[in-house]
Amino acid sequence: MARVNDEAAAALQEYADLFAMTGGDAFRVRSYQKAAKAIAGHPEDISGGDVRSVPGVGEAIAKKVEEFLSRGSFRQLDELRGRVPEGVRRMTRIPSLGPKKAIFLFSELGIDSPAALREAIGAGRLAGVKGFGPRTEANLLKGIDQMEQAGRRVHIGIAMELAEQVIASLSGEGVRRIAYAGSLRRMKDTIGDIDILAVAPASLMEEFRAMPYVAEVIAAGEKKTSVRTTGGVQVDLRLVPAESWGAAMQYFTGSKEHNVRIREMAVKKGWKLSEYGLFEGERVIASRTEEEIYAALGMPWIPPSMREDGGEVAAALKGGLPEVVTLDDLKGDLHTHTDLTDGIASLADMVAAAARLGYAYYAITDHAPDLVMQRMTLDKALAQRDRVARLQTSYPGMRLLHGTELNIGPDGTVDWPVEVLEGFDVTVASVHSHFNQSRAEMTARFIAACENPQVHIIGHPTTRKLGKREPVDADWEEIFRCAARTGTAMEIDSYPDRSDLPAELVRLARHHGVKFSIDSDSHAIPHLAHQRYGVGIAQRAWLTTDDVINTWPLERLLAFLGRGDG
DNA sequence: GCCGTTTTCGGCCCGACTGTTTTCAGTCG
Repeated sequence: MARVNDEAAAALQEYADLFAMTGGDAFRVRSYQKAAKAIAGHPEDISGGDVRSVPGVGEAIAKKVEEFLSRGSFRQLDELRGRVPEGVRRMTRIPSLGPKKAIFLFSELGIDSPAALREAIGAGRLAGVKGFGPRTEANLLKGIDQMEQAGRRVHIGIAMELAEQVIASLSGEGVRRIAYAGSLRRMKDTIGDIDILAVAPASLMEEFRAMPYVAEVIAAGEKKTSVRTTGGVQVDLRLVPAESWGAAMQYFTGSKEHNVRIREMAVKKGWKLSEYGLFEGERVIASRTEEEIYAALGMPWIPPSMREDGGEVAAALKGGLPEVVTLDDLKGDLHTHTDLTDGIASLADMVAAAARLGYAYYAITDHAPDLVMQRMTLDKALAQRDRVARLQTSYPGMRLLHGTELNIGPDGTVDWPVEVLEGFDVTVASVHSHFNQSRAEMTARFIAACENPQVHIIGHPTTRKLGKREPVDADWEEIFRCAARTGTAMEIDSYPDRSDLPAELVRLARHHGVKFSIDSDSHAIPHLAHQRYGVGIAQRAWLTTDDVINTWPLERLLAFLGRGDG
């Protein structure tokens, strides 16, 4: 993955934030943000080529990026970091608190962190301050709580890329096995810390501690080393004996509840299960592979994503473990964007990248006009449809679907009249505004959208953004019953900071007979690869290919969409 | 700071909501 790109983009984004806070010109702020987004979404590694070739990067930003690549920062960034404390920047992550208010609180009242802000509110120091009434105070307190509750957990996209980076950095001579375990292997949507197991010489620990991504060594023992990375995430590296690899992977993958269930079974047979193996007294029954351990206990191997003590052990014992959907099962992606709206890659480039994934079909679903900032018009959509049709001739093996991502208005209606909507091959309808409606209003809104025969898929249904925005409040049971009745699919949005629907709601929806679409919601070429996270959610909810419309052959999909002419 | 079928300057995705205000600034998508 494009780690260097992400790091450079993060530095530019931070610079944009600092520049905005220190009163910098708003258009220049946008230039930095735009460049950051473009670099993060650029398919090629910027350290290999000329960063000026990235759209939105000109002379000045290229210089900054080049300096960043050579020494991990750039002069202007250092300077602004010196002027704005880190805690003040963190304050802007509090919902409803932007750069203006944060810098005001800092410069006028000396408030320099979310904790200091909470204290100031508690002490009544904001009373009577212009622009900060009682409601604002209450919202800020709520926002701080929300932020602290998210704690140091990160979403799976960050954790996975970090784990892969760590593993790549340690996979040298003498390392016989190395893999991540824990909640990351179980594909949870948020991760507290990363567990990595290795069969390797003891010297690996030393190498690990010396890695550039290590900010602090928390513990350094013979078998386990814990560090905090520069990104703030804790990573534990454990050395395990080669003959215990399977047992260690099983033990450290968890979940705790799943392992308790498994160990109980071992105890009932008079055995003992630990991270070193399954034992009868001193005799090893199984330890080298997870498969052997599960087999000894009378079960097939259980996919890590199902190990939550949610009935998987009983199902496995009965031989009734469902065959959950895998990444290879996906035949297409039904929610993606291009630079016609807020994507950064062209239609041709996105389609070419999709074709490389071997998809049988691929939908382009740019935003619709009610999201005004996207500047979509009917003319633009129809012109895009022509371009899609022309492009189709170059991809005989992959059916291009011209779709759109509609906006579900406060009353449940969507953009464009029926005759326009009928012209799309597929529609995804999503909530992008009015997140604070009452539960009853929100429920009615979704139900109206599901009952609209022109709506095929409800996009990122809860609209949550992990660590940033709470899910909307709605009666999901009611909505799922409706969606099952109307044949409206619920999306599993694979974009890792959304991970939406979450697995618990997918389970509930499945119980009511709802179908799903696992979509990347890509805004750039690298995002297409996020589908693995959506598949993880689907597995955690025990979905099979029958539940997921974009694992189906084209004909069956088109019939589901009511576009069944082939 | 970037960009150019308005081309080297003058534009730059726009509108709604919130909480405060008494006419609007800040934040968000």
